[in-house]
Amino acid sequence: MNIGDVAKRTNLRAKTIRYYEDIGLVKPLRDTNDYRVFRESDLHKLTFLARARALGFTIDDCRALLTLYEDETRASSDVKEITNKHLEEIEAKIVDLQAMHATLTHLAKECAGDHRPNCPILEGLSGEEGNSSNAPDTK
Amino acid sequence: MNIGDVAKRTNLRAKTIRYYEDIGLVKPLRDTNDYRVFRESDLHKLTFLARARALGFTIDDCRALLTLYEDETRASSDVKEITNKHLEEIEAKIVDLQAMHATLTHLAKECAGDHRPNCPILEGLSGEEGNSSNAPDTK
DNA sequence: TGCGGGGTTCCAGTGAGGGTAAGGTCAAGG
DNA sequence: CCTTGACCTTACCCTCACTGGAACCCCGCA
Repeated sequence: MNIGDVAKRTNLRAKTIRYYEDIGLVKPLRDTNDYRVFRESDLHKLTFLARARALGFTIDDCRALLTLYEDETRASSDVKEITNKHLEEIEAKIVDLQAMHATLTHLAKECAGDHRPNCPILEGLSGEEGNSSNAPDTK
Repeated sequence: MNIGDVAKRTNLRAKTIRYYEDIGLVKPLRDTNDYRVFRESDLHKLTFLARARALGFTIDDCRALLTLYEDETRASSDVKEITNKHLEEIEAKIVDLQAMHATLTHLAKECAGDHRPNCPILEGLSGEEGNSSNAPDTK
């Protein structure tokens, strides 16, 4: 199978597949005209990679998972460890994003969003506390 | 003020501050010995940038926000628009991450995580449906 | 023979900096 | 006067996971 067909079947782009070959994740054969020739096993690997990437695993994780996938004597604990570490990172990211979201929502709620220049969002970003309308004068 | 002091005060690294100068976000003066000299106004800008970046705004957004910050005749609606767009992106990311989290949690829950090779996580990644223990035989 | 639609390699760029090298500058201490 | 150590400077490549483009080759079909 040529790279275009593989791309369609795996929902990866040809460019991405070439990149995966570059970094050693797949090793397709070559035809006499230098075209890459993908076997069923290559297709399986690429499908695996596409799913793992879609679940947010890094390429390094994918490489490790692929190795485990091909190792009949693997311990499932190794797979689970990678997965749990990844889950923790996902959780940390969600927490970060939720904190940003809360702060920004709060600031945006205070902002009139009209033609006037007064803007609590900018005040918040510049480090001012409270808002200018009801904070005690600093005089 | 020299770059080291600014770094301490803004919690940005010197390297980051130099980068911000490179891309035109701040324009510190230069001393006779070529050292950067930061004014109070530069410090304000960098503080603003640090906060905006911490809230996840892209550098491009930061540039726009900084321009609005310095424009006394700005409309707060412009600030709010940028903020709301950013909020939407944050929400989308959270949704994505939560979906990954749900899938991975489900797979990890099924995985024994012991010395045995059987692994529902790898099966899920390879595209197999259900699990091998209670799915109907494919024979 | 020409054309369209594959394929190939190689080079550069993305975002937002990080790492490191090689060197200039400055204040304090011996 | 000289050295030491902390600070500053520029300049270059590295990150991650690709993406885009240029320039070229190959294959089937009218």
